[in-house]
Amino acid sequence: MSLRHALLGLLADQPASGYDLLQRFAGSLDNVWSASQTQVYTELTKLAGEGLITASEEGPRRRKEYSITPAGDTELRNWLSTNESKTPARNEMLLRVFFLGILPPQQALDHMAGIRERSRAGQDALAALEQSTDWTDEAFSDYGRIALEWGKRFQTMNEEWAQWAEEQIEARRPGESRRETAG
Amino acid sequence: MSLRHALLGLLADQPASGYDLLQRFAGSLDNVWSASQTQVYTELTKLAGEGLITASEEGPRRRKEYSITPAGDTELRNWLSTNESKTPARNEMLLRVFFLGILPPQQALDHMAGIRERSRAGQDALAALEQSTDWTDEAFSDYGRIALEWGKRFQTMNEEWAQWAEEQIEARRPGESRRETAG
DNA sequence: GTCTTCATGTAATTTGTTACATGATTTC
DNA sequence: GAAATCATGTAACAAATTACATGAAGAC
Repeated sequence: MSLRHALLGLLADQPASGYDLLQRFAGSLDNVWSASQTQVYTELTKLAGEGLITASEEGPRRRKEYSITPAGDTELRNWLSTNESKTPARNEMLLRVFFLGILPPQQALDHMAGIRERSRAGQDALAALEQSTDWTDEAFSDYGRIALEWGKRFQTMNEEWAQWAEEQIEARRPGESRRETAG
Repeated sequence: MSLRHALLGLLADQPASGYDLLQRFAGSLDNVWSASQTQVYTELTKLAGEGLITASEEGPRRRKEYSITPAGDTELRNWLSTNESKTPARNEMLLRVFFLGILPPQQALDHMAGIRERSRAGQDALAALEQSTDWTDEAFSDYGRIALEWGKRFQTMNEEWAQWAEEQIEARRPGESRRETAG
């Protein structure tokens, strides 16, 4: 049920159409909370039905602009003040690692190497995002930076952990020649 | 669709009943992939229907024991060999942080402090889990440790990041007296 | 006048949550 | 014999994904 809060949060900054909001979800927000086109439009309809946002008359291309209502603002602040919630843990990457013992050590090593490389690529992607973002006039600038910093630290942590895991697997493996040193 | 792979992974180690598997999900696996009772039983029925696992006759308390089939094993290995998937990012903690600019700085600071404290508590919980786990005879021992290490690093990263964020918010805040030094 | 972008929806299906229901066996 | 644990399910609902559908306005 956080999609609605993401929408309320964006609308708290300024009124926007479903299409506008989708750009945000397709852009930087995608790293934090992703949502599909269908989801955004249906949730906006629901929110309007509950009086948390209001829709303007249809404009040019049937465009409707939504604004947050006082009720919506209350709901948003209430959510923001909430203690962190019971989001169930579901980490597919970790789940795979958990079962990696099923594969032979070399395949497990390859798997971890893949994770390490993707973490590296993730760092590059975030660095590029940082570069391309206009931090000057954005309303979410300060906290956007803080969220971005989380992503960078997360990816760094992942890369280092994968590296460490590879060393662990190597160390535990029967002492034959390793792939990169093998003839 | 990873629940099925979690179940196949557990059954690859040894046959088990739905009830048995639920203990795993309620225990350490809950940090990696959580699942409810209803979900486990319905997914087992589906998996059996698709021939990826087989059920034994009903035992003592209507107990059924499931075993993985060759088809299920193939499916599991296939999933393990897959490049990391397109799991959409949905991080409610980060989403809240992203919108924290809506609240006055002091409330934002309190929020970050809460995250920091919960990360600390998370580290303690994982340390306790590590202590209470029997690492000697478990089939998933090596990779369970690696997964646990991820959790520890993740929580540490979170704590440090929250600390850093608090400093950022402090620094940007109008230079009045701070709460802890005030009055 | 065609292509792209803007703009919004519906329908079917899958996945996950919450609530409810039931009964057998063991332990004390 | 009462309580705890073992053991499995159904039904209703909410959230998310995938596929499909349509049409207006602007760019070239």
